[in-house]
Amino acid sequence: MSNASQKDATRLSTTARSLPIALLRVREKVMERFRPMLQRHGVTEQQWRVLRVLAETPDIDMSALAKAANLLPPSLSRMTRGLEERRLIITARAAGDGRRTSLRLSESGAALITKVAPESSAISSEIEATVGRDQIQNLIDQLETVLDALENAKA
Amino acid sequence: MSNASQKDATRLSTTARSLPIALLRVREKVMERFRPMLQRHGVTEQQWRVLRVLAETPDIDMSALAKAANLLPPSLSRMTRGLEERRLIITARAAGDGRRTSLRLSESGAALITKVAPESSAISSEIEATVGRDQIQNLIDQLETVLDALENAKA
DNA sequence: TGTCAATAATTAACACGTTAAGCAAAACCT
DNA sequence: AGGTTTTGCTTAACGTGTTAATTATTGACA
Repeated sequence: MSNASQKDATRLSTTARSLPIALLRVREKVMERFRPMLQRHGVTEQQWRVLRVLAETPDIDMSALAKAANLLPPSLSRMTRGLEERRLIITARAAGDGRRTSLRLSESGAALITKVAPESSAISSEIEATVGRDQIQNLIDQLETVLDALENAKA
Repeated sequence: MSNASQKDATRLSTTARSLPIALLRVREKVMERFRPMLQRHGVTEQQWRVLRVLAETPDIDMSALAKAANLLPPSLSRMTRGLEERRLIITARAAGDGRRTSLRLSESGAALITKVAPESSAISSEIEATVGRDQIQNLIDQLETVLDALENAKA
């Protein structure tokens, strides 16, 4: 009965709507725990995703970065302008292809990662402790299964 | 091996990050299927959520509506201005409390619901057929479990 | 009853989400 | 090589997400 108080606002006919809403709510509750920390460090959730990808994959181009960080190219274009002005990243035309932009972390960008990453991990651990490690692994597994099913559906 | 091609972009250290990202990706894949239909009818995903809540709960106020539709009050404030200009909803000061705004569907708002709801259901059914009804129910159950765990954590 | 605190909603400011359109470099082709 | 198509990225326009500040009304209570 832990969720009895939610039921009033939650009851909306079809399962159609339930899955998107359920995903939205859980995501929000999870991100709620990360946001204050990211804000203290002056980065948004999306900027943090981009920086993390760059930490693991230097000299990636815009398209691949957008895909890896789950952002649309226009959002990434706007964002990288700001990140470069703040000297957190460095951009350059790609070697063999004049259309591509190659991105990497600056030293201060890398320093930011070093500062924030442990705090991020700590929050994740808290969440695992709260929800249960198995619950979460299980949920992630199912999410991946559903994702695969949706991606391989066109056939 | 259905997701082998994703692995490159997906491998980013901790599970910390995995849950938010997994939720984001699934939600995006799901919404991808609804968006073109909603766009044909001239409403955004969020507007559709609001209209649906109003269809089920007339004379609800802003705060309760925001909660039920999972929007923040400022987003809802902006949105209702537009929806009222388009004559899809009607707003009025609440009876006993001059601070509250009471909202309800107009007749054309209700007509829109009648037109769109079946198409929405059809898409949901397609998704169920693609992914498997049990998979989806199972996933929703787990999402609710995790949500409860996160909500009852403060104690 | 008049002041003060709490609540409901809005506005403001900035960043991202989404679609469509535009531009420059590359690949394709014959 | 010259013309076309494709690709990578950007810009534009509009709507939403998020936090902080503001306004109006209500509630508390000395």
